[in-house]
Amino acid sequence: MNISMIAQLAEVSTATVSRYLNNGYVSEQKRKRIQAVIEQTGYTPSSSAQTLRTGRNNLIGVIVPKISSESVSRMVDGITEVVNNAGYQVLLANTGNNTEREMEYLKTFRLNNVDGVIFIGTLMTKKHLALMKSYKKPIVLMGQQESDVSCVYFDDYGAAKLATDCLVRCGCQNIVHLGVTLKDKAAGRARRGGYLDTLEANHIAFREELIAECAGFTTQDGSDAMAAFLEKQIPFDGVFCATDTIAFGAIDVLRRAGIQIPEQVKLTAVGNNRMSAIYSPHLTSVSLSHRTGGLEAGAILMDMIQNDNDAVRTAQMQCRLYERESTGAAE
Amino acid sequence: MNISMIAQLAEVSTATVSRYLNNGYVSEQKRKRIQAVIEQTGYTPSSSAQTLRTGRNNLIGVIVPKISSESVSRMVDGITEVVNNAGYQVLLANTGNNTEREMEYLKTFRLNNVDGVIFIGTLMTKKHLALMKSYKKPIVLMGQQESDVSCVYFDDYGAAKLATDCLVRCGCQNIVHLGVTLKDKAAGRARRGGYLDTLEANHIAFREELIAECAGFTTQDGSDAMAAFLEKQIPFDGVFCATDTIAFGAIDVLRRAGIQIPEQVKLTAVGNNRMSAIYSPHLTSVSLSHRTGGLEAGAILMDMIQNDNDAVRTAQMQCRLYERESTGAAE
DNA sequence: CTGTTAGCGCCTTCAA
DNA sequence: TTGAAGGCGCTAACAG
Repeated sequence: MNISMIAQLAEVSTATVSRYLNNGYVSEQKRKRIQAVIEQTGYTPSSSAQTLRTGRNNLIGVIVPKISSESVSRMVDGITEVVNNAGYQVLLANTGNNTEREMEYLKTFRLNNVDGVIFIGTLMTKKHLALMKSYKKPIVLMGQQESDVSCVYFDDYGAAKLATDCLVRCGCQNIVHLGVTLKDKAAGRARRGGYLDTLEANHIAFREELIAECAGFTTQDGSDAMAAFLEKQIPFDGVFCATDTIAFGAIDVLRRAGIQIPEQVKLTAVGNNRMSAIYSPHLTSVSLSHRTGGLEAGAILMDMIQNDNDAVRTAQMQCRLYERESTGAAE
Repeated sequence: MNISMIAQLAEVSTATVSRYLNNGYVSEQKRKRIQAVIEQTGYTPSSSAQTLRTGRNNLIGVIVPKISSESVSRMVDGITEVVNNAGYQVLLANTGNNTEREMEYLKTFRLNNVDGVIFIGTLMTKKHLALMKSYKKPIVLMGQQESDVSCVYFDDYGAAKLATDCLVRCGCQNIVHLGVTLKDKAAGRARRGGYLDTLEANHIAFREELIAECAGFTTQDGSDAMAAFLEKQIPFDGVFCATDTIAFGAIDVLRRAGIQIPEQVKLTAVGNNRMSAIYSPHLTSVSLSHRTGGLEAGAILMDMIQNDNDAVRTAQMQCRLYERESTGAAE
């Protein structure tokens, strides 16, 4: 079932059918005939032929480190919404946090199919940047901030400030930071920066020994880091965790150690996962607006594609503090 | 940069280049020449042209109700792993729990692009089934069990039995069931069936008033249902929740009502989310093996596609009970 | 407003 | 083992 069959049945030329399908520069009479035939036959134009002919695929590639992460899946949720509404489909590449695979997909997508790419980044290497900058198709980076590339990023620094400041306001003076690798500029470096600057702004001396680096982003990593810190027997009255997930692990360890939250130790984090509002204790956390970021990234990419707009654009999402039980807030 | 440029540069015909790219029925000498040219130019064949010509896309469609759900994103994680390893890409359709959109994507995918489809189902209507059975491309249904369609489903009934039985073993006699709509045959009907049959097997009389139906699958729905039940002032000593997410909502309400878990009320659920093992109390839950299900569905689909195997195949995933604090287990 | 026509890039017989 | 040639289904000039 192809366009010439339709043309034959409707007794018009293929060009007219094509016009019907696209511009719509067709007389009312023939329009009706074509419409009837298409409905009867259930014809759909072959997208591969369309692509071959026009060079457009109505396809965008989305590269993610791990689709089963809550923040990532929320971003993808936002992306799909915008992009589908614009008539585009999403090609999903799940790299499993493997940097080489990221590069691979970036290349696979490049000359190949897609009209544009959204890349949800974690650790950005020089190779990544070089590849992105030399990209021929529109590309939007999410979650990391880099120059010369359109990006939608989250206010990691501001979020960390809010979370740390909340602890300070609650009277904490010895605030532990459970962070992640500084190679991750967003979740690692920027959040640590917010922590440090807030201490300084409040005239609290920074103490190296209060910083613990988690091996990764899982609850287990949070538990391990918290447990290791407890062994050092350093007194503390507050914990600022780089992510909610890490916080859940840390809380579990504190609970088992018989340390009361928020009575003895107060705790904040960044992410505002679904669980935060119902975890016990309800977790004070800063929302980064992941889904909104996905909407924004999708919108920027659509603009780049549909309007041939190759200007570099950036958008920073707003963050918001939700104070809950873990800092003694009445909800 | 296309195949004829390569052919020209390598001083062979396009047919030879094509053979090089596919079968490989090429003399050593020319093979080397072609290889050199391709490496220099960084040429990649146009997948749309290939598709147009061969009818193959190396693309599979995955239709999901909500990508940001933990169980769904885990299944997708499994699917992408298998399918990518087989050289296929995943086209993701996120329907936002909208049945009409599901049908729409099913149709969009049908004649169009993809070589096969994996459909993660919730509420299956007759229309869905009719469409799936008349599908021309290989299709695998996940999460629901239907005849005449290949499906990978979870042992919802067995999981509910394990979870309910665990409560009975712990001495519960008045077990509340926080369930979901029976229209969902898996999470609704099958889990309720497991609950009922376990009561019967243990000679515990079924009481209608102990069943509460949640409006949906969110923690809020769990909270609401639990709160509504508490208002009825019916004594109870156990709660079996259809999902972990619902359980988290329920626990939150119980906690606020000053009801101790597991001392006064014991609680189990199905799903074994990441959070279950660290929620407070650690939640006794049954794992359904979502990610493994994704691997399995991907493998079945690949077999159907690559070997033209159109036999209907089904696979049931195994479930496993994890006993934790919420039923008083020592971990 | 409509039809004719020439490819988009590739694969695959067919003949050599 | 190779090359010539036709066509997959569609769109976009171009001419009417």
